[in-house]
Amino acid sequence: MKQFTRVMKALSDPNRVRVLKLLQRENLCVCNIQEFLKLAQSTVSRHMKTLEDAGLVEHERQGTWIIYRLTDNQESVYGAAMLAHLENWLEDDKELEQMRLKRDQVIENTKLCIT
Amino acid sequence: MKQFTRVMKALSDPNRVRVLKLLQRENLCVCNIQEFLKLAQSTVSRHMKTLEDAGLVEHERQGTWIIYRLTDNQESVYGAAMLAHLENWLEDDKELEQMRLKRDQVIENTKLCIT
DNA sequence: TTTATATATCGCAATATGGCGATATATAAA
DNA sequence: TTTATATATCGCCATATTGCGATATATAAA
Repeated sequence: MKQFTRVMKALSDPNRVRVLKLLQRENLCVCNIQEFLKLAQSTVSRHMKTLEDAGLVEHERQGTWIIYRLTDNQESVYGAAMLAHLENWLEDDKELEQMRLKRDQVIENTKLCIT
Repeated sequence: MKQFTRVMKALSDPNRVRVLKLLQRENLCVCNIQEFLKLAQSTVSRHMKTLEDAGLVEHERQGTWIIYRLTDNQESVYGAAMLAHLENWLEDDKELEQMRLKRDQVIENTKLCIT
């Protein structure tokens, strides 16, 4: 039960869902996520911890960067199912489209940590 | 997005999940749900509103009782998917088992509003 | 070692959430 | 109409959440 509600709670915040939708396309460092979402760094860091505690993302250090990615081999059936759904869900969301435009701008300026 | 996060938030509380798991077996009035969950009536009523706003349950009046049931024809793809998952998920949960025992007792005493 | 950059953590403020009891409302029965 | 029962809503309190800036920590470069 706790494991299930933890995943649901992680998915109940729009900014965290935006992070997951971003990570569908590419693995990202905190600073880029911060830039796309226009949130304070500390706020993003906390959201990432919530997502990681729910088993939805995992991280890896690359120098000074912490690269986050969607968890591949889920230990949680709930997380796995929800990530699978999110591949299709919200694909035509207007808000997310805006965020992707921002992402494309950053990529043009080659300010992406991981290319 | 809002529709999605509303469903996720509704599912992020253990008591609300318990209600949904109960409703899998039979439609129930508020007073019985209150009895199974051991919560104040006002608390149950608010949880039911949250679930209904998320499109997960719907209600029907039968005399003085309000009978709640899982929504059949979901207008929301998210709600439909989650209710489908919940048919299988948490089936072996210990906490839920306790709640079902309580339910069985009530049924023995024929205190169930809807039989 | 010092400096710079990236990230995590802490403390605070505003708001949301979930519990309750009291009360309002609606229906059915007397 | 009065009474009883079921449910919804309101107000309150304790706690959780989410935002931020400030600060601690970790790595890389100078």
